[in-house]
Amino acid sequence: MSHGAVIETTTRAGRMPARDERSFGQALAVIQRVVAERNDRPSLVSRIACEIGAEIVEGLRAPGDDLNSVELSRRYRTSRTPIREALMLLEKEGLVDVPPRRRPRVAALAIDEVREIYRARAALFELIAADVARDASDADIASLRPLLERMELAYRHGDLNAYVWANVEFYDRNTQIANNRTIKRILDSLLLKTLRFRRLSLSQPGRMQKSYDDHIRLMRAYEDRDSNLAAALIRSNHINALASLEACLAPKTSSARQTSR
Amino acid sequence: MSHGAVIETTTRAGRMPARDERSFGQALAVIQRVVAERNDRPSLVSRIACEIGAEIVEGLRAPGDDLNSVELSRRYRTSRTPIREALMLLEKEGLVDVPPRRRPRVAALAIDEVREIYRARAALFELIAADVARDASDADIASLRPLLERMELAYRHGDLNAYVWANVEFYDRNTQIANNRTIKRILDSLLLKTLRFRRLSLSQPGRMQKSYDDHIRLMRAYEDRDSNLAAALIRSNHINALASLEACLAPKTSSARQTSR
DNA sequence: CGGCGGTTAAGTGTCGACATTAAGCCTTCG
DNA sequence: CGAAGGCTTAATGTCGACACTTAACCGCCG
Repeated sequence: MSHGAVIETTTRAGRMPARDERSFGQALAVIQRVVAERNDRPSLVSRIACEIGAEIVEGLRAPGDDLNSVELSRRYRTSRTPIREALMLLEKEGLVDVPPRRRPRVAALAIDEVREIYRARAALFELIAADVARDASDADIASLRPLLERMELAYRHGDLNAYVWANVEFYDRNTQIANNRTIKRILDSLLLKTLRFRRLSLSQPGRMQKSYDDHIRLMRAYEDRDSNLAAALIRSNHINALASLEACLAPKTSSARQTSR
Repeated sequence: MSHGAVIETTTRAGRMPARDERSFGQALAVIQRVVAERNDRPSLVSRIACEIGAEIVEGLRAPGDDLNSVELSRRYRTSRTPIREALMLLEKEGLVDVPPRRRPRVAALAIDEVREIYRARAALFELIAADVARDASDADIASLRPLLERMELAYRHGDLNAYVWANVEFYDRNTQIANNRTIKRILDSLLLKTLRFRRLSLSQPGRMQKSYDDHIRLMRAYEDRDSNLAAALIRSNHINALASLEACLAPKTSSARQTSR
Protein backbone atom coordinates (compact mmCIF):
# COMPACT_ATOMS: atom_id res chain seq x y z
CA MET A 1 0.00 0.00 0.00
CA SER A 2 2.56 2.54 1.16
CA HIS A 3 -0.21 5.07 1.26
CA GLY A 4 -1.20 7.32 4.11
CA ALA A 5 -3.45 6.53 6.99
CA VAL A 6 -5.43 3.34 6.79
CA ILE A 7 -9.10 3.57 7.47
CA GLU A 8 -10.87 1.49 10.04
CA THR A 9 -14.58 1.41 9.55
CA THR A 10 -16.45 -1.01 11.66
CA THR A 11 -14.18 -2.06 14.43
CA ARG A 12 -13.75 1.38 15.90
CA ALA A 13 -17.16 2.83 15.35
CA GLY A 14 -18.98 -0.46 15.84
CA ARG A 15 -21.51 0.85 13.36
CA MET A 16 -22.93 -2.27 11.76
CA PRO A 17 -24.95 -4.10 14.37
CA ALA A 18 -25.27 -7.64 13.10
CA ARG A 19 -26.58 -8.36 9.66
CA ASP A 20 -29.37 -6.35 8.16
CA GLU A 21 -30.84 -9.04 5.95
CA ARG A 22 -32.46 -6.65 3.51
CA SER A 23 -29.37 -4.55 3.08
CA PHE A 24 -27.28 -7.69 2.79
CA GLY A 25 -29.50 -8.91 0.00
CA GLN A 26 -29.02 -5.63 -1.85
CA ALA A 27 -25.28 -5.87 -1.44
CA LEU A 28 -25.40 -9.42 -2.72
CA ALA A 29 -27.35 -8.34 -5.78
CA VAL A 30 -24.95 -5.53 -6.61
CA ILE A 31 -21.92 -7.73 -6.23
CA GLN A 32 -23.51 -10.38 -8.36
CA ARG A 33 -23.92 -7.82 -11.10
CA VAL A 34 -20.31 -6.78 -10.87
CA VAL A 35 -18.61 -10.05 -10.18
CA ALA A 36 -20.69 -12.58 -11.98
CA GLU A 37 -21.56 -10.10 -14.70
CA ARG A 38 -22.84 -12.48 -17.33
CA ASN A 39 -22.15 -15.72 -15.50
CA ASP A 40 -25.74 -16.83 -15.90
CA ARG A 41 -25.02 -20.21 -14.38
CA PRO A 42 -24.66 -19.77 -10.64
CA SER A 43 -21.21 -21.26 -10.53
CA LEU A 44 -19.74 -22.28 -7.23
CA VAL A 45 -16.92 -19.77 -7.18
CA SER A 46 -19.05 -16.78 -8.09
CA ARG A 47 -21.58 -17.74 -5.44
CA ILE A 48 -18.86 -17.87 -2.83
CA ALA A 49 -17.24 -14.68 -4.09
CA CYS A 50 -20.55 -12.83 -3.97
CA GLU A 51 -21.32 -13.93 -0.44
CA ILE A 52 -17.90 -13.10 0.95
CA GLY A 53 -17.91 -9.84 -0.98
CA ALA A 54 -21.30 -8.90 0.43
CA GLU A 55 -20.03 -9.60 3.92
CA ILE A 56 -17.11 -7.29 3.34
CA VAL A 57 -19.26 -4.54 1.87
CA GLU A 58 -21.73 -4.85 4.71
CA GLY A 59 -18.95 -4.52 7.20
CA LEU A 60 -19.40 -7.96 8.69
CA ARG A 61 -15.75 -8.54 8.03
CA ALA A 62 -13.51 -5.71 9.11
CA PRO A 63 -10.55 -4.53 7.01
CA GLY A 64 -7.49 -6.55 7.89
CA ASP A 65 -9.46 -9.63 8.89
CA ASP A 66 -7.91 -12.90 7.82
CA LEU A 67 -9.68 -14.89 5.13
CA ASN A 68 -8.38 -18.33 5.94
CA SER A 69 -8.97 -20.49 2.90
CA VAL A 70 -9.22 -23.75 4.80
CA GLU A 71 -11.73 -22.32 7.25
CA LEU A 72 -13.77 -20.92 4.39
CA SER A 73 -13.64 -24.24 2.60
CA ARG A 74 -15.11 -25.88 5.68
CA ARG A 75 -17.83 -23.27 5.88
CA TYR A 76 -18.85 -23.67 2.24
CA ARG A 77 -18.44 -27.46 2.25
CA THR A 78 -16.05 -27.39 -0.64
CA SER A 79 -12.38 -27.77 -1.38
CA ARG A 80 -9.89 -24.95 -1.21
CA THR A 81 -9.58 -24.51 -4.97
CA PRO A 82 -12.91 -22.70 -5.51
CA ILE A 83 -12.26 -20.63 -2.40
CA ARG A 84 -8.93 -19.51 -3.78
CA GLU A 85 -10.55 -18.56 -7.06
CA ALA A 86 -13.28 -16.65 -5.30
CA LEU A 87 -10.77 -14.72 -3.23
CA MET A 88 -8.79 -13.84 -6.33
CA LEU A 89 -11.98 -12.66 -7.97
CA LEU A 90 -12.54 -10.36 -5.03
CA GLU A 91 -8.95 -9.23 -5.20
CA LYS A 92 -9.61 -8.04 -8.73
CA GLU A 93 -12.46 -5.95 -7.36
CA GLY A 94 -10.22 -4.52 -4.70
CA LEU A 95 -12.08 -6.01 -1.75
CA VAL A 96 -9.43 -8.52 -0.77
CA ASP A 97 -5.65 -8.53 -0.63
CA VAL A 98 -3.97 -11.78 -1.52
CA PRO A 99 -0.27 -11.42 -0.78
CA PRO A 100 1.84 -14.32 -2.01
CA ARG A 101 2.35 -17.07 0.53
CA ARG A 102 0.48 -15.09 3.14
CA ARG A 103 -3.09 -15.27 4.32
CA PRO A 104 -5.61 -13.34 2.27
CA ARG A 105 -7.05 -10.37 4.14
CA VAL A 106 -9.94 -7.99 3.76
CA ALA A 107 -8.47 -5.01 1.93
CA ALA A 108 -7.92 -1.87 3.97
CA LEU A 109 -8.43 1.27 1.98
CA ALA A 110 -6.08 4.16 2.60
CA ILE A 111 -7.57 7.61 2.61
CA ASP A 112 -5.36 8.57 -0.33
CA GLU A 113 -6.80 5.73 -2.33
CA VAL A 114 -10.33 6.84 -1.53
CA ARG A 115 -9.45 10.26 -2.90
CA GLU A 116 -8.10 8.70 -6.06
CA ILE A 117 -11.19 6.59 -6.47
CA TYR A 118 -13.52 9.53 -6.12
CA ARG A 119 -11.56 11.52 -8.67
CA ALA A 120 -11.57 8.66 -11.14
CA ARG A 121 -15.27 8.05 -10.59
CA ALA A 122 -16.00 11.70 -11.08
CA ALA A 123 -14.08 11.87 -14.34
CA LEU A 124 -15.79 8.83 -15.79
CA PHE A 125 -19.21 9.74 -14.53
CA GLU A 126 -18.97 13.17 -16.07
CA LEU A 127 -18.60 11.38 -19.37
CA ILE A 128 -21.57 9.16 -18.64
CA ALA A 129 -23.76 12.00 -17.48
CA ALA A 130 -22.89 14.12 -20.50
CA ASP A 131 -23.71 11.20 -22.77
CA VAL A 132 -27.03 10.61 -21.08
CA ALA A 133 -27.98 14.28 -21.29
CA ARG A 134 -27.01 14.43 -24.95
CA ASP A 135 -27.98 11.11 -26.47
CA ALA A 136 -30.38 9.20 -24.25
CA SER A 137 -33.96 8.75 -25.36
CA ASP A 138 -36.69 10.56 -23.48
CA ALA A 139 -38.00 7.22 -22.30
CA ASP A 140 -34.63 6.29 -20.86
CA ILE A 141 -34.37 9.55 -19.00
CA ALA A 142 -37.93 9.12 -17.76
CA SER A 143 -36.96 5.70 -16.43
CA LEU A 144 -34.72 7.44 -13.92
CA ARG A 145 -37.68 9.13 -12.26
CA PRO A 146 -38.90 6.14 -10.23
CA LEU A 147 -35.40 5.61 -8.88
CA LEU A 148 -35.20 9.24 -7.88
CA GLU A 149 -38.54 8.83 -6.13
CA ARG A 150 -37.21 5.87 -4.22
CA MET A 151 -34.32 8.05 -3.13
CA GLU A 152 -36.76 10.72 -2.03
CA LEU A 153 -38.82 8.26 -0.09
CA ALA A 154 -35.79 6.90 1.70
CA TYR A 155 -34.59 10.42 2.36
CA ARG A 156 -37.91 11.45 3.89
CA HIS A 157 -37.93 8.39 6.11
CA GLY A 158 -34.31 9.00 7.05
CA ASP A 159 -33.62 5.42 5.99
CA LEU A 160 -29.91 5.42 5.35
CA ASN A 161 -29.65 1.92 3.95
CA ALA A 162 -32.56 2.37 1.60
CA TYR A 163 -31.13 5.66 0.37
CA VAL A 164 -27.72 4.15 -0.31
CA TRP A 165 -29.17 1.33 -2.37
CA ALA A 166 -31.57 3.54 -4.25
CA ASN A 167 -28.65 5.79 -5.03
CA VAL A 168 -26.63 2.86 -6.27
CA GLU A 169 -29.48 1.81 -8.53
CA PHE A 170 -29.85 5.32 -9.85
CA TYR A 171 -26.20 5.39 -10.87
CA ASP A 172 -26.43 1.91 -12.28
CA ARG A 173 -29.33 2.91 -14.48
CA ASN A 174 -27.30 5.88 -15.70
CA THR A 175 -24.45 3.69 -16.84
CA GLN A 176 -26.90 1.35 -18.51
CA ILE A 177 -28.45 4.18 -20.44
CA ALA A 178 -25.10 5.53 -21.56
CA ASN A 179 -24.53 2.07 -23.00
CA ASN A 180 -20.80 2.03 -22.43
CA ARG A 181 -20.01 -1.33 -20.94
CA THR A 182 -16.33 -0.63 -20.53
CA ILE A 183 -16.87 2.42 -18.38
CA LYS A 184 -19.71 0.68 -16.58
CA ARG A 185 -17.40 -2.11 -15.53
CA ILE A 186 -14.81 0.31 -14.26
CA LEU A 187 -17.36 2.36 -12.37
CA ASP A 188 -18.94 -0.72 -10.85
CA SER A 189 -15.58 -1.90 -9.68
CA LEU A 190 -14.78 1.46 -8.13
CA LEU A 191 -18.23 1.57 -6.58
CA LEU A 192 -17.68 -1.73 -4.87
CA LYS A 193 -14.58 -0.43 -3.19
CA THR A 194 -16.26 2.64 -1.81
CA LEU A 195 -19.56 1.03 -0.95
CA ARG A 196 -18.24 0.35 2.50
CA PHE A 197 -17.96 4.06 3.14
CA ARG A 198 -21.16 5.24 1.53
CA ARG A 199 -23.18 4.84 4.66
CA LEU A 200 -20.53 6.70 6.60
CA SER A 201 -20.46 9.60 4.19
CA LEU A 202 -24.23 9.90 3.93
CA SER A 203 -24.72 9.67 7.68
CA GLN A 204 -23.02 13.03 8.08
CA PRO A 205 -25.57 15.66 9.07
CA GLY A 206 -27.16 17.31 6.06
CA ARG A 207 -25.29 15.13 3.63
CA MET A 208 -28.30 13.10 2.53
CA GLN A 209 -30.27 16.28 1.88
CA LYS A 210 -27.42 17.71 -0.19
CA SER A 211 -27.02 14.52 -2.12
CA TYR A 212 -30.71 14.33 -2.86
CA ASP A 213 -30.77 17.95 -4.03
CA ASP A 214 -27.84 17.26 -6.34
CA HIS A 215 -29.70 14.39 -7.93
CA ILE A 216 -32.84 16.44 -8.40
CA ARG A 217 -30.81 19.04 -10.22
CA LEU A 218 -29.07 16.37 -12.25
CA MET A 219 -32.43 15.05 -13.32
CA ARG A 220 -33.46 18.51 -14.43
CA ALA A 221 -30.26 18.92 -16.39
CA TYR A 222 -31.02 15.64 -18.13
CA GLU A 223 -34.50 16.77 -19.01
CA ASP A 224 -33.12 20.05 -20.32
CA ARG A 225 -30.50 18.12 -22.31
CA ASP A 226 -27.85 20.26 -20.68
CA SER A 227 -24.83 17.98 -20.81
CA ASN A 228 -22.39 20.55 -19.48
CA LEU A 229 -24.49 21.17 -16.41
CA ALA A 230 -24.98 17.47 -15.87
CA ALA A 231 -21.25 16.87 -15.92
CA ALA A 232 -20.64 19.82 -13.60
CA LEU A 233 -23.23 18.52 -11.14
CA ILE A 234 -21.59 15.13 -11.10
CA ARG A 235 -18.24 16.70 -10.41
CA SER A 236 -19.61 18.87 -7.64
CA ASN A 237 -21.46 15.98 -6.05
CA HIS A 238 -18.35 13.83 -5.99
CA ILE A 239 -16.21 16.59 -4.56
CA ASN A 240 -18.74 17.18 -1.80
CA ALA A 241 -19.13 13.49 -1.05
CA LEU A 242 -15.39 13.10 -0.78
CA ALA A 243 -15.09 16.13 1.47
CA SER A 244 -17.74 14.80 3.82
CA LEU A 245 -16.07 11.42 3.84
CA GLU A 246 -12.73 12.94 4.69
CA ALA A 247 -14.32 14.96 7.43
CA CYS A 248 -15.63 11.91 9.24
CA LEU A 249 -12.84 9.51 8.38
CA ALA A 250 -9.71 11.37 9.35
CA PRO A 251 -10.63 13.92 11.99
CA LYS A 252 -7.36 13.37 13.83
CA THR A 253 -4.77 13.32 11.06
CA SER A 254 -4.72 17.08 10.83
CA SER A 255 -1.01 16.87 10.28
CA ALA A 256 -1.63 15.42 6.84
CA ARG A 257 -1.39 17.96 4.09
CA GLN A 258 -4.73 19.34 3.05
CA THR A 259 -4.07 19.45 -0.68
CA SER A 260 -6.45 17.27 -2.53
CA ARG A 261 -3.89 15.15 -4.21
CA MET B 1 -19.94 -10.01 -26.47
CA SER B 2 -23.04 -9.18 -28.47
CA HIS B 3 -21.26 -6.13 -29.81
CA GLY B 4 -20.83 -5.15 -33.42
CA ALA B 5 -18.22 -6.37 -35.82
CA VAL B 6 -15.39 -8.34 -34.31
CA ILE B 7 -11.92 -7.33 -35.26
CA GLU B 8 -9.38 -9.66 -36.74
CA THR B 9 -5.89 -8.33 -36.49
CA THR B 10 -3.17 -10.69 -37.42
CA THR B 11 -4.73 -13.52 -39.32
CA ARG B 12 -6.02 -11.42 -42.14
CA ALA B 13 -3.27 -8.89 -42.54
CA GLY B 14 -0.48 -11.29 -41.64
CA ARG B 15 1.28 -8.35 -40.14
CA MET B 16 3.43 -9.86 -37.45
CA PRO B 17 6.10 -11.97 -39.13
CA ALA B 18 7.24 -14.35 -36.44
CA ARG B 19 8.41 -13.01 -33.13
CA ASP B 20 10.32 -9.79 -32.89
CA GLU B 21 12.37 -10.62 -29.82
CA ARG B 22 12.98 -7.01 -28.87
CA SER B 23 9.37 -6.01 -29.18
CA PHE B 24 8.34 -9.16 -27.37
CA GLY B 25 10.62 -8.24 -24.50
CA GLN B 26 9.02 -4.81 -24.29
CA ALA B 27 5.57 -6.33 -24.27
CA LEU B 28 6.66 -8.70 -21.53
CA ALA B 29 7.96 -5.82 -19.45
CA VAL B 30 4.77 -3.83 -19.79
CA ILE B 31 2.59 -6.78 -18.90
CA GLN B 32 4.76 -7.55 -15.93
CA ARG B 33 4.19 -4.04 -14.69
CA VAL B 34 0.46 -4.37 -15.08
CA VAL B 35 -0.13 -7.95 -14.09
CA ALA B 36 2.53 -8.62 -11.54
CA GLU B 37 2.39 -5.02 -10.26
CA ARG B 38 4.22 -5.47 -7.01
CA ASN B 39 4.60 -9.23 -7.06
CA ASP B 40 8.32 -8.92 -6.49
CA ARG B 41 8.74 -12.66 -6.23
CA PRO B 42 8.49 -14.08 -9.74
CA SER B 43 5.68 -16.44 -8.92
CA LEU B 44 4.81 -19.22 -11.28
CA VAL B 45 1.37 -17.99 -12.26
CA SER B 46 2.45 -14.42 -12.95
CA ARG B 47 5.33 -15.67 -15.07
CA ILE B 48 2.96 -17.76 -17.13
CA ALA B 49 0.39 -15.00 -17.34
CA CYS B 50 2.99 -12.51 -18.51
CA GLU B 51 4.30 -14.79 -21.20
CA ILE B 52 0.90 -15.73 -22.58
CA GLY B 53 -0.21 -12.12 -22.33
CA ALA B 54 2.83 -10.94 -24.26
CA GLU B 55 2.11 -13.49 -26.96
CA ILE B 56 -1.41 -12.15 -27.28
CA VAL B 57 -0.31 -8.53 -27.36
CA GLU B 58 2.35 -9.31 -29.92
CA GLY B 59 -0.23 -11.01 -32.10
CA LEU B 60 1.36 -14.43 -31.89
CA ARG B 61 -1.99 -15.74 -30.77
CA ALA B 62 -4.89 -14.53 -32.84
CA PRO B 63 -8.20 -13.49 -31.28
CA GLY B 64 -10.44 -16.51 -30.92
CA ASP B 65 -7.58 -18.96 -30.57
CA ASP B 66 -8.16 -21.69 -28.03
CA LEU B 67 -6.08 -21.60 -24.87
CA ASN B 68 -6.25 -25.23 -23.92
CA SER B 69 -5.26 -25.50 -20.30
CA VAL B 70 -3.93 -29.05 -20.55
CA GLU B 71 -1.79 -28.20 -23.55
CA LEU B 72 -0.46 -25.12 -21.80
CA SER B 73 0.26 -27.13 -18.69
CA ARG B 74 2.37 -29.46 -20.81
CA ARG B 75 4.20 -26.55 -22.36
CA TYR B 76 5.05 -24.94 -19.03
CA ARG B 77 5.77 -28.25 -17.31
CA THR B 78 3.26 -27.63 -14.59
CA SER B 79 -0.18 -28.71 -13.49
CA ARG B 80 -3.37 -27.13 -14.73
CA THR B 81 -4.04 -25.17 -11.55
CA PRO B 82 -1.47 -22.41 -12.13
CA ILE B 83 -2.47 -22.26 -15.78
CA ARG B 84 -6.07 -21.67 -14.80
CA GLU B 85 -5.04 -18.93 -12.43
CA ALA B 86 -2.89 -17.29 -15.07
CA LEU B 87 -5.71 -17.35 -17.60
CA MET B 88 -8.09 -15.81 -15.10
CA LEU B 89 -5.52 -13.11 -14.41
CA LEU B 90 -5.46 -12.35 -18.11
CA GLU B 91 -9.22 -12.40 -18.22
CA LYS B 92 -9.20 -9.63 -15.66
CA GLU B 93 -7.01 -7.61 -18.02
CA GLY B 94 -9.37 -8.30 -20.89
CA LEU B 95 -6.94 -10.31 -22.97
CA VAL B 96 -8.65 -13.67 -22.50
CA ASP B 97 -12.23 -14.87 -22.33
CA VAL B 98 -12.94 -17.71 -19.94
CA PRO B 99 -16.50 -18.86 -20.51
CA PRO B 100 -17.74 -21.35 -17.93
CA ARG B 101 -17.24 -24.97 -18.90
CA ARG B 102 -15.83 -23.94 -22.25
CA ARG B 103 -12.31 -23.56 -23.48
CA PRO B 104 -10.64 -20.24 -22.72
CA ARG B 105 -10.00 -18.16 -25.83
CA VAL B 106 -7.98 -15.13 -26.79
CA ALA B 107 -10.42 -12.23 -26.41
CA ALA B 108 -11.73 -10.69 -29.60
CA LEU B 109 -12.32 -6.99 -29.28
CA ALA B 110 -15.37 -5.56 -30.96
CA ILE B 111 -15.03 -2.20 -32.61
CA ASP B 112 -17.63 -0.76 -30.27
CA GLU B 113 -15.56 -1.80 -27.33
CA VAL B 114 -12.49 -0.16 -28.79
CA ARG B 115 -14.46 3.06 -29.03
CA GLU B 116 -15.49 2.74 -25.43
CA ILE B 117 -11.94 2.10 -24.35
CA TYR B 118 -10.62 5.13 -26.15
CA ARG B 119 -13.26 7.34 -24.62
CA ALA B 120 -12.56 6.06 -21.13
CA ARG B 121 -8.83 6.43 -21.63
CA ALA B 122 -9.29 9.94 -22.89
CA ALA B 123 -11.41 10.96 -19.91
CA LEU B 124 -8.96 9.58 -17.38
CA PHE B 125 -5.91 10.83 -19.18
CA GLU B 126 -7.31 14.33 -19.32
CA LEU B 127 -7.34 14.20 -15.55
CA ILE B 128 -3.78 12.92 -15.43
CA ALA B 129 -2.50 15.47 -17.90
CA ALA B 130 -4.21 18.33 -16.09
CA ASP B 131 -2.71 17.14 -12.82
CA VAL B 132 0.75 16.92 -14.32
CA ALA B 133 0.50 20.38 -15.84
CA ARG B 134 -0.73 21.86 -12.59
CA ASP B 135 1.09 20.05 -9.82
CA ALA B 136 4.14 18.20 -11.11
CA SER B 137 7.59 19.42 -10.18
CA ASP B 138 9.77 20.92 -12.87
CA ALA B 139 12.11 17.99 -12.52
CA ASP B 140 9.31 15.53 -13.14
CA ILE B 141 8.21 17.35 -16.25
CA ALA B 142 11.79 17.54 -17.42
CA SER B 143 12.02 13.77 -16.99
CA LEU B 144 9.56 13.41 -19.83
CA ARG B 145 11.98 14.98 -22.30
CA PRO B 146 14.21 11.94 -22.87
CA LEU B 147 11.15 9.81 -23.56
CA LEU B 148 9.93 12.35 -26.08
CA GLU B 149 13.34 12.26 -27.70
CA ARG B 150 13.13 8.50 -27.98
CA MET B 151 9.81 8.95 -29.72
CA GLU B 152 11.38 11.47 -32.06
CA LEU B 153 14.25 9.14 -32.85
CA ALA B 154 11.91 6.27 -33.60
CA TYR B 155 9.73 8.55 -35.68
CA ARG B 156 12.68 9.75 -37.76
CA HIS B 157 13.81 6.19 -38.36
CA GLY B 158 10.27 5.16 -39.19
CA ASP B 159 10.64 2.42 -36.59
CA LEU B 160 7.05 1.58 -35.74
CA ASN B 161 7.78 -0.82 -32.89
CA ALA B 162 10.24 1.52 -31.23
CA TYR B 163 7.77 4.37 -31.50
CA VAL B 164 4.96 2.37 -29.96
CA TRP B 165 7.01 1.38 -26.96
CA ALA B 166 8.50 4.82 -26.48
CA ASN B 167 4.96 6.16 -26.58
CA VAL B 168 3.85 3.64 -23.98
CA GLU B 169 6.71 4.64 -21.72
CA PHE B 170 5.89 8.30 -22.14
CA TYR B 171 2.34 7.69 -21.01
CA ASP B 172 3.51 5.49 -18.19
CA ARG B 173 5.79 8.21 -16.91
CA ASN B 174 2.86 10.62 -17.00
CA THR B 175 0.75 8.40 -14.79
CA GLN B 176 3.66 7.94 -12.43
CA ILE B 177 4.14 11.67 -12.11
CA ALA B 178 0.45 12.26 -11.46
CA ASN B 179 0.86 9.83 -8.58
CA ASN B 180 -2.63 8.39 -8.81
CA ARG B 181 -2.23 4.66 -8.57
CA THR B 182 -5.90 3.91 -8.97
CA ILE B 183 -6.17 5.70 -12.28
CA LYS B 184 -2.81 4.32 -13.32
CA ARG B 185 -4.05 0.78 -12.84
CA ILE B 186 -7.16 1.43 -14.87
CA LEU B 187 -5.24 3.10 -17.66
CA ASP B 188 -2.67 0.31 -17.75
CA SER B 189 -5.42 -2.24 -18.01
CA LEU B 190 -7.09 -0.36 -20.83
CA LEU B 191 -3.74 0.11 -22.52
CA LEU B 192 -3.12 -3.61 -22.52
CA LYS B 193 -6.35 -4.22 -24.35
CA THR B 194 -5.59 -1.74 -27.12
CA LEU B 195 -1.90 -2.47 -27.39
CA ARG B 196 -2.69 -5.01 -30.07
CA PHE B 197 -4.04 -2.24 -32.29
CA ARG B 198 -1.50 0.45 -31.60
CA ARG B 199 0.78 -0.67 -34.37
CA LEU B 200 -2.15 -0.78 -36.75
CA SER B 201 -3.28 2.71 -35.88
CA LEU B 202 0.19 4.23 -36.07
CA SER B 203 1.02 2.51 -39.33
CA GLN B 204 -1.61 4.62 -41.07
CA PRO B 205 0.10 7.17 -43.33
CA GLY B 206 0.86 10.40 -41.51
CA ARG B 207 -0.43 9.08 -38.21
CA MET B 208 2.96 8.79 -36.54
CA GLN B 209 3.80 12.37 -37.55
CA LYS B 210 0.52 13.61 -36.14
CA SER B 211 0.97 11.68 -32.94
CA TYR B 212 4.47 12.99 -32.50
CA ASP B 213 3.33 16.57 -33.07
CA ASP B 214 0.60 16.12 -30.48
CA HIS B 215 3.11 15.01 -27.92
CA ILE B 216 5.43 17.91 -28.67
CA ARG B 217 2.56 20.27 -28.04
CA LEU B 218 1.57 18.41 -24.90
CA MET B 219 5.09 18.82 -23.62
CA ARG B 220 4.92 22.56 -24.27
CA ALA B 221 1.61 22.79 -22.46
CA TYR B 222 3.22 21.05 -19.49
CA GLU B 223 6.11 23.47 -19.49
CA ASP B 224 3.70 26.39 -19.71
CA ARG B 225 1.66 24.85 -16.88
CA ASP B 226 -1.41 25.09 -19.07
CA SER B 227 -3.58 22.32 -17.70
CA ASN B 228 -6.59 23.13 -19.86
CA LEU B 229 -4.55 22.93 -23.03
CA ALA B 230 -2.90 19.72 -21.89
CA ALA B 231 -6.27 18.09 -21.30
CA ALA B 232 -7.58 19.33 -24.64
CA LEU B 233 -4.54 17.94 -26.43
CA ILE B 234 -5.05 14.56 -24.84
CA ARG B 235 -8.66 14.54 -25.90
CA SER B 236 -7.81 15.54 -29.43
CA ASN B 237 -5.06 12.97 -29.69
CA HIS B 238 -7.35 10.18 -28.55
CA ILE B 239 -10.11 11.19 -30.91
CA ASN B 240 -7.68 11.22 -33.81
CA ALA B 241 -6.13 7.91 -32.85
CA LEU B 242 -9.55 6.31 -32.64
CA ALA B 243 -10.58 7.74 -35.98
CA SER B 244 -7.48 6.41 -37.67
CA LEU B 245 -8.04 3.05 -36.05
CA GLU B 246 -11.61 2.91 -37.23
CA ALA B 247 -10.50 3.87 -40.70
CA CYS B 248 -8.17 0.91 -41.04
CA LEU B 249 -10.16 -1.58 -39.01
CA ALA B 250 -13.61 -1.42 -40.51
CA PRO B 251 -13.30 -0.17 -44.06
CA LYS B 252 -16.09 -2.45 -45.22
CA THR B 253 -18.72 -2.03 -42.55
CA SER B 254 -19.91 1.21 -44.08
CA SER B 255 -23.41 0.19 -43.17
CA ALA B 256 -22.59 0.69 -39.52
CA ARG B 257 -23.78 4.00 -38.20
CA GLN B 258 -21.08 6.63 -38.17
CA THR B 259 -22.01 8.28 -34.91
CA SER B 260 -19.29 7.96 -32.37
CA ARG B 261 -22.00 7.35 -29.81
C1' DC C 1 -27.94 -36.96 -49.93
C1' DG C 2 -28.86 -34.18 -45.80
C1' DG C 3 -30.45 -33.54 -41.12
C1' DC C 4 -30.79 -35.72 -36.55
C1' DG C 5 -29.70 -38.45 -32.49
C1' DG C 6 -26.46 -41.26 -30.08
C1' DT C 7 -21.64 -42.18 -28.97
C1' DT C 8 -16.97 -41.09 -27.90
C1' DA C 9 -13.21 -38.29 -26.89
C1' DA C 10 -11.47 -34.27 -24.91
C1' DG C 11 -11.50 -30.59 -21.48
C1' DT C 12 -13.06 -28.25 -17.53
C1' DG C 13 -14.42 -27.90 -12.44
C1' DT C 14 -13.47 -29.82 -8.20
C1' DC C 15 -11.20 -32.63 -4.93
C1' DG C 16 -7.91 -34.42 -1.43
C1' DA C 17 -2.95 -34.84 -0.66
C1' DC C 18 1.80 -33.31 -0.35
C1' DA C 19 5.74 -30.18 -0.19
C1' DT C 20 7.00 -25.59 1.07
C1' DT C 21 6.79 -21.53 3.58
C1' DA C 22 5.36 -18.05 7.02
C1' DA C 23 3.87 -17.06 11.74
C1' DG C 24 3.78 -18.13 16.65
C1' DC C 25 6.04 -20.04 20.65
C1' DC C 26 9.50 -21.39 23.47
C1' DT C 27 14.14 -21.67 24.81
C1' DT C 28 18.46 -19.63 25.49
C1' DC C 29 21.79 -16.11 25.75
C1' DG C 30 23.29 -11.29 26.63
C1' DC D 1 14.56 -8.80 32.17
C1' DG D 2 14.59 -8.44 27.18
C1' DA D 3 15.79 -9.96 22.63
C1' DA D 4 17.43 -13.21 19.21
C1' DG D 5 17.11 -17.67 17.19
C1' DG D 6 15.46 -22.32 16.44
C1' DC D 7 11.30 -25.30 16.62
C1' DT D 8 6.37 -26.26 15.95
C1' DT D 9 2.16 -25.52 13.86
C1' DA D 10 -0.75 -24.08 10.44
C1' DA D 11 -1.69 -22.27 6.03
C1' DT D 12 -0.48 -21.74 1.23
C1' DG D 13 1.03 -23.26 -3.69
C1' DT D 14 1.00 -27.06 -6.54
C1' DC D 15 -0.08 -31.56 -8.05
C1' DG D 16 -2.41 -35.66 -10.16
C1' DA D 17 -6.98 -37.81 -10.29
C1' DC D 18 -11.93 -38.07 -11.02
C1' DA D 19 -16.67 -36.77 -12.35
C1' DC D 20 -19.27 -34.07 -15.30
C1' DT D 21 -19.99 -31.29 -19.38
C1' DT D 22 -19.23 -29.94 -23.96
C1' DA D 23 -18.27 -30.69 -28.58
C1' DA D 24 -17.04 -33.44 -32.34
C1' DC D 25 -17.75 -37.58 -34.93
C1' DC D 26 -20.42 -41.22 -36.73
C1' DG D 27 -24.16 -43.90 -38.17
C1' DC D 28 -29.17 -43.90 -38.93
C1' DC D 29 -33.34 -42.48 -40.87
C1' DG D 30 -36.17 -39.52 -43.75
